[in-house]
Amino acid sequence: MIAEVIVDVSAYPIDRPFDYTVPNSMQSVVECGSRVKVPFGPRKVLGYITGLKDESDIDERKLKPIHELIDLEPILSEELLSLSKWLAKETLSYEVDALQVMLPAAMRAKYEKIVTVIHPERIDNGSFATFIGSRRQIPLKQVMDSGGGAFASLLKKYAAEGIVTVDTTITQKTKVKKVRMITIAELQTLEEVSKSIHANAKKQAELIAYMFEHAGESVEAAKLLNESAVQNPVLKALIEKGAAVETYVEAYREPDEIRLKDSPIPIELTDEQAIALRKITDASDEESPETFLLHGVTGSGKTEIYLRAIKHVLDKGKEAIVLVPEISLTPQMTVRFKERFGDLVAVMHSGLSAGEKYDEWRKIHRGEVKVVVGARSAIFAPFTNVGLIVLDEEHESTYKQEDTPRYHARDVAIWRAHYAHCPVILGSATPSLESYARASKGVYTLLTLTKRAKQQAMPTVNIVDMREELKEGNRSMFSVQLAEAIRERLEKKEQTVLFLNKRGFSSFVLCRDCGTVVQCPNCDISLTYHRSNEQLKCHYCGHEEPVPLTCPECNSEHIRFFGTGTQKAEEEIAKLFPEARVLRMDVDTTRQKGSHERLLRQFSEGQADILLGTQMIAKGLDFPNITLVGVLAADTTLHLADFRAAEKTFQLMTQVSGRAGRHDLLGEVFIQTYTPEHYAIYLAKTQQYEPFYQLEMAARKQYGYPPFYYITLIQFSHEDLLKVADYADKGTRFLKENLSKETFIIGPAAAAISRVNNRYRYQCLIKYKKEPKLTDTLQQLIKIYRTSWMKEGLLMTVDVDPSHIF
DNA sequence: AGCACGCCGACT
DNA sequence: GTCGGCGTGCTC
Repeated sequence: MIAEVIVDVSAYPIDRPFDYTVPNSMQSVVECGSRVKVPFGPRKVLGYITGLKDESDIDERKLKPIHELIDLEPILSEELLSLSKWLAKETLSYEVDALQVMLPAAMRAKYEKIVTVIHPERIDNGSFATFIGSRRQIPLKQVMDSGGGAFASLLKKYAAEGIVTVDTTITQKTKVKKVRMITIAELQTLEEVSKSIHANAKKQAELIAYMFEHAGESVEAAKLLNESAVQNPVLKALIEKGAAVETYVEAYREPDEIRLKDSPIPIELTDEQAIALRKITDASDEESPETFLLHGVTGSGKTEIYLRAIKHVLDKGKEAIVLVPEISLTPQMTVRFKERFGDLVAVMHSGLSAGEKYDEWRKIHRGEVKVVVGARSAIFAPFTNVGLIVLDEEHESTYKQEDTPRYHARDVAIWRAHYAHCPVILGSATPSLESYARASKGVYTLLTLTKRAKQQAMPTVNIVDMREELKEGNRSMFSVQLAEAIRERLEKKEQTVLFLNKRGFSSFVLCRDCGTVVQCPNCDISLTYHRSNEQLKCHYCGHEEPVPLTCPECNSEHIRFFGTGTQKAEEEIAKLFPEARVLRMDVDTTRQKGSHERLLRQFSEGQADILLGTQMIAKGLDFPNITLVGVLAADTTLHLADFRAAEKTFQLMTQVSGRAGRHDLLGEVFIQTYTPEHYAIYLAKTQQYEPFYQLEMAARKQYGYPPFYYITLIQFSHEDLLKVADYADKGTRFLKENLSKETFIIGPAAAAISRVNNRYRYQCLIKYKKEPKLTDTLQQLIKIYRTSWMKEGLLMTVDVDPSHIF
């Protein structure tokens, strides 16, 4: 028997299956989708079996046997194997990368070099012999790091003489957690052991006394040691004497339990909800792979529809996958799922450790859970009988992975739905233009919820023209109206959320004498001032430097900070409302694990009056006492050099506004802007999606962007400006020569931020309606890149359907 | 990618 | 003379 194996080597000529013979001992157990250890050239690597056959095209004598079978049960199903093939083709990535992205990081191979001492007696006395001592296996790294480098040459000599060997071991990154269990013997045995205990062994006597009380029971070792108050060696001694038996059993790491709180009992569905649910369950019953776009305003009860649709498929013995943008931000969401489905739910999010993720994955793989709620990668959940897939907040760009394989979870969801013959629900209050356009064309089925489920009124949205404020002489970042509204909430003990899409203190530092703006030495971008540690930071490469006292160009002392970030806003609030308690939430205050949850909990418990934050507070907040939302500068996202800028702004405004007055209290929203006439801003006032959609579609049509054209972005970067321009030009010319006349090829042009981390960046954009030669041409371009340009220090990336283009 | 093989300069 | 630099080529 011959196995086709994809090996764990990401390199151009290796990106295809290699044939191996299957040793007799493995014949009955090998299966597609299992991992194996195989010899590959002079070393051993991890591989994935993707096919089994009787004959190979390669000369049988050249074939090597599989060295070891790692999984007795396949870890990838037929479905996931064929999905990986499709994924690699669609995203133009290596097949191994497509396979590995489906598995928890813990299951990837860890290669470690180990020095094995074969003839310790032949090692000369000296520091090396002392270092080795009685050890026979030492990690190579340890040998190299010790002895001040002198061991390296010795090692080489001994290896040449065959006294030691250096081999690479392959282990999984994280192991299955094992818990040590102690099974205590029966009374009779204990009696006997008890007699043999020496009178001096007081601790052993104590332990045996404890054991008498628990004869025949199985206890966790940690618990036993704790309760009997003895040390491990004492236990060891008694085990030796036969008073107990120790075993290791597999266990799961339990992530911190989410505190369940009382939630309203599921209420009656509104008519709209009932109709939408009915259409979904019908599709499920007909096993139709229909994609639904569930368009519902904030608070219209989309989650309740998900829950009931999931219940429907669970009752039929099927499974459900629920994707949410970034789960740590929406503990309320997970709580609802746990309440409804209890232990049948696995949760996968970035807050879990590698081991915890691995455990959740195993629960799914073994069929112990039926629902998975998770971020993007949960779309690869190893279920075998998927009955429903939900993408909540469908428009979120986090569903697109930013590195290889650059897949979009929505596309994978639709692929799996076709494979499993089950429906997909894309839910959003502000659908992406692509999805809404597909729904309008009938590709997706549109389900609309126009009313809020609990009949709350929508918040009043006020647009504040900051140009007028400036004319009136108000140079602060708070308009008179917003300041007044904040003061009112402080008096009424209600909470305020302030949104500012810029972290740090000020966006740039400018010399008023010569006009110099302090730039990052590695990137083509101005540095941001962070007051907390008096540093200038680059938000692209992480460069930090102290704040200059004088202008670095002309030595003038007239340097000033311009623009406003969250840190400065925090200070201004303190000045304006000294009595207010403020919580700031941005990348800088939430870097620590769990700080997200902590800050949100503090706010929900009323420990602060104002929550000030960036992007990250736009989602998921749902606290009854928030009655005011202020957007300090709505324009920041609007002027990005990206065709989705208006869409992003509208979505953000709508989302942020939705934070106000979700419960009994009436909400009020203030959006401060310098461009109140822009449709993305003024339409956010009435929160009407349809008119926005129409205007934005007209703009997309005019400029030839999605959903009218598909786009693919090719980015080039190199340390040398001339070289990158040259390669970008070559690449673009290649595309022009090979793609059809109807396809537009824009560029090459310098990227919006033309240098990051000392690398110059160029890009080229392909726009097309129909381009049968696209995949082929891109494959060829990638081949040229990987076989020649890459060696010259060029980095090239191809992103089909990019989420942004700067 | 990683590793071996192979062919030329600076040291004991 | 050997040690070691990294160019070239292969991996079932």
